[in-house]
Amino acid sequence: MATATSSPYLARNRILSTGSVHSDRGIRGMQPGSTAVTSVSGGYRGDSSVKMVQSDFMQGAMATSNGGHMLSHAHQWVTALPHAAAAAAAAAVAAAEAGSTWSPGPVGMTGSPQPQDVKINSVREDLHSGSAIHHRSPHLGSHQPHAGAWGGSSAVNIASLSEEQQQQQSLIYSQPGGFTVNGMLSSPGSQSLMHPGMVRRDSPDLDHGSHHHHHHHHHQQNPHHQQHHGGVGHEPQSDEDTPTSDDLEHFAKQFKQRRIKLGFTQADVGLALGTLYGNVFSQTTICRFEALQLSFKNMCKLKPLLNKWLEEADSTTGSPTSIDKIAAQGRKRKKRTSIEVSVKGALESHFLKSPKPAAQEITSLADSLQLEKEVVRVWFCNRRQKEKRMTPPGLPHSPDDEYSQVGNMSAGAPSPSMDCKRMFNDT
DNA sequence: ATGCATGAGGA
DNA sequence: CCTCATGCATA
Repeated sequence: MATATSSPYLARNRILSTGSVHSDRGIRGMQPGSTAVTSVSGGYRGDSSVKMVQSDFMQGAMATSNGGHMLSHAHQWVTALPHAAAAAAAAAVAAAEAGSTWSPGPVGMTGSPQPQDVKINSVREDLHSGSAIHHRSPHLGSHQPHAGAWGGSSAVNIASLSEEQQQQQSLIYSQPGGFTVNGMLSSPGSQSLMHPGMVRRDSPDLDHGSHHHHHHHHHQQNPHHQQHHGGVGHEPQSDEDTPTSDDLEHFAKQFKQRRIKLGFTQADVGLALGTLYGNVFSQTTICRFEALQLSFKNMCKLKPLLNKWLEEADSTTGSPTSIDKIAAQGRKRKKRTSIEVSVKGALESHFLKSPKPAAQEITSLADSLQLEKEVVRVWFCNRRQKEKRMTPPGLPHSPDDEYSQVGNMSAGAPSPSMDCKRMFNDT
């Protein structure tokens, strides 16, 4: 077989790239080697079933020296349901629209409710299920320098971090008007909600104030516009100006606690934000927000939204407002490639040497590691991104891990070993 | 909670 | 091609 590697990226991603697509290798579609496997997805939530699960059983043996690259024709794309979120999305959107909806800003939607890329009411059922939700408007702003990473407190930071920002999103979510329903609660299987009685907003105190959060090996970078008020030690800004990293950290903590107390999952919040303000977010994002694993700018953008939700949520002491669940993702997505640990190590090493390898460098690296070039490229992108997050790689999840490395790490190993401690569990 | 991925937007 | 915001799929 070895059918000419049906390179997935040719679809649209690579059409204008170097002409040397994957054809030069022929058998490059998926490497049977033990370097990486692309696990077959289990399918979707529960309503889809149109996935193309092929019998991927390679990588079992024939690690090397086999030559027999079998069934490499297996497309690594899971074709998901074409369209199904139509009604659901429409409902959610309709709600937002009815409530007040964010004003599209620049465009003068004088009757035609179809701003730039938002998909109000007229569901674009072709695809772009989730990505179409956010509406970013070009131009604008032009501040936010954000020089590099947030906390260079740890080791892995040897490169030149003098990037610049680009991209600016205008947070034009308008006020919720009179839409006071918090869309969430009582999801068929979600939390059985046990309203903790009432958590009045009169007691915003949770754990700070008495002892304040742990130390912080902090990272206070944001060199620009770190405008702080006249120095009077009173509570930080409401949500008008740019918060400091401390504010964000604090807020994130409180947010998480409140959320949990109220009995909501991260996913619930994400959905609620969509219903309330028109911006849906996934559990991932909420999680990352709470863990401060987003860029400073991104944190700032989300804070006001989450803050509003919080107010809404705890003021609604008992108002079962169920909503429809927006689900369904219809998108052909590449199956997640699992990179082997050893290979990850190799990638890490290279990253330390050159965080931004050139195209060719990537190519050769990919070749030696037996990975697709695209995979390697993306790996580096993600790696760089990770480097820029707020929470430094070795945040003290537990009070006893700062000196757990008794071995030798003179080799300069970054030891990104960070195990996650699940203090809470929501789902 | 995270790893790999998609895409918009900017050079 | 990169950065950045986000998220599906997973461990």
